[in-house]
Amino acid sequence: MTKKGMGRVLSEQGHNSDQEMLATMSRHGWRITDQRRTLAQIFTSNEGYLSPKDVYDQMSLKYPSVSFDTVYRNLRMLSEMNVLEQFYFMEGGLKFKASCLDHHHHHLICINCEKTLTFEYCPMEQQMALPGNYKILNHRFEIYGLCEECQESTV
Amino acid sequence: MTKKGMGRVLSEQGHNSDQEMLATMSRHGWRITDQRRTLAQIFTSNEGYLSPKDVYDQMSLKYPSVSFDTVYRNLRMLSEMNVLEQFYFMEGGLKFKASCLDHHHHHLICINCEKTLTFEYCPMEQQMALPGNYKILNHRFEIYGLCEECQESTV
DNA sequence: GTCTATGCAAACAATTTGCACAATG
DNA sequence: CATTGTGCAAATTGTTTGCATAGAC
Repeated sequence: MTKKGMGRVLSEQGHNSDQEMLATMSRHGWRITDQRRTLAQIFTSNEGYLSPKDVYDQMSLKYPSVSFDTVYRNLRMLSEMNVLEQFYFMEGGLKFKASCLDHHHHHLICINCEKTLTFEYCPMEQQMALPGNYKILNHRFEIYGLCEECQESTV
Repeated sequence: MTKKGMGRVLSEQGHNSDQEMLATMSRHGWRITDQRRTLAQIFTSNEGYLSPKDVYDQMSLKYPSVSFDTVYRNLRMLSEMNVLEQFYFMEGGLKFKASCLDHHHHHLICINCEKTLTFEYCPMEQQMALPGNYKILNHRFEIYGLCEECQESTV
């Protein structure tokens, strides 16, 4: 029933596989088109964040006549059903990556190639004195750095 | 000379006062115009984030013929010299607030009115096991919630 | 066959740029 | 008075919408 099926194994970091993505689309009543199949592959085979333009470029390789609005439409749709997560880079604008649905965690992001690793530590588990009487709803914790490859190549 | 005279005191949370903002502009070689004076006041008298439109609206009150591009130019300029800090809200787009230059801290942000409180706890002080061999450069930790007033008014 | 997805063109929003005039230092 | 700031209009970029046709179920 659920996407977990019987003996299903999550890909290494708990990302959706492209099959899972397609299943999710289907479950939400969206049709599985060739473009969407390709879109799913693009995101499952990519560890980092992709801009709409990046996605468009990759799509164009297989579908030379693909249009920007289709890319935008699908990116928005996939974000709405939590298959993708959005992130706004101050320098690079809005980007997308496959979201990790199975557990709470935070990200270590390479500011050069944008490859993203997850880690389990969450600061909200600490007892910390917060000012004011806010009703806490959400939080965001990200660490930025240079991954091993980018450290070497940036010398 | 400065508005606080000799025994100058930083405003409660270490924000720049508008005088300090103007001094910074001056120090960077920018001229002090009436609009910029007003702009400084707008940001020092506001705890939350302001969109370019918000700023434009407030500026229009005093300078009915102010133009959007001047607002943008000045916002960009002030961000570049670290007088303002930018923040991209997923829902509301790019916004600005007076930056706190004197010490490291993080923010508790009301998602309704965007009033922002600072707190001292920093998760990077913890020993945490991070994956990969990233060279850590930066981090971001924000907590979102509803401030007391907004909890009441949102019932 | 019905209904959704796509591509095209056009609309729209946010931000930036070029230029002549106004204002600051 | 020399130079920077401003307002106006237009350009640019990123994203969304309307509509006819192609494609999925």
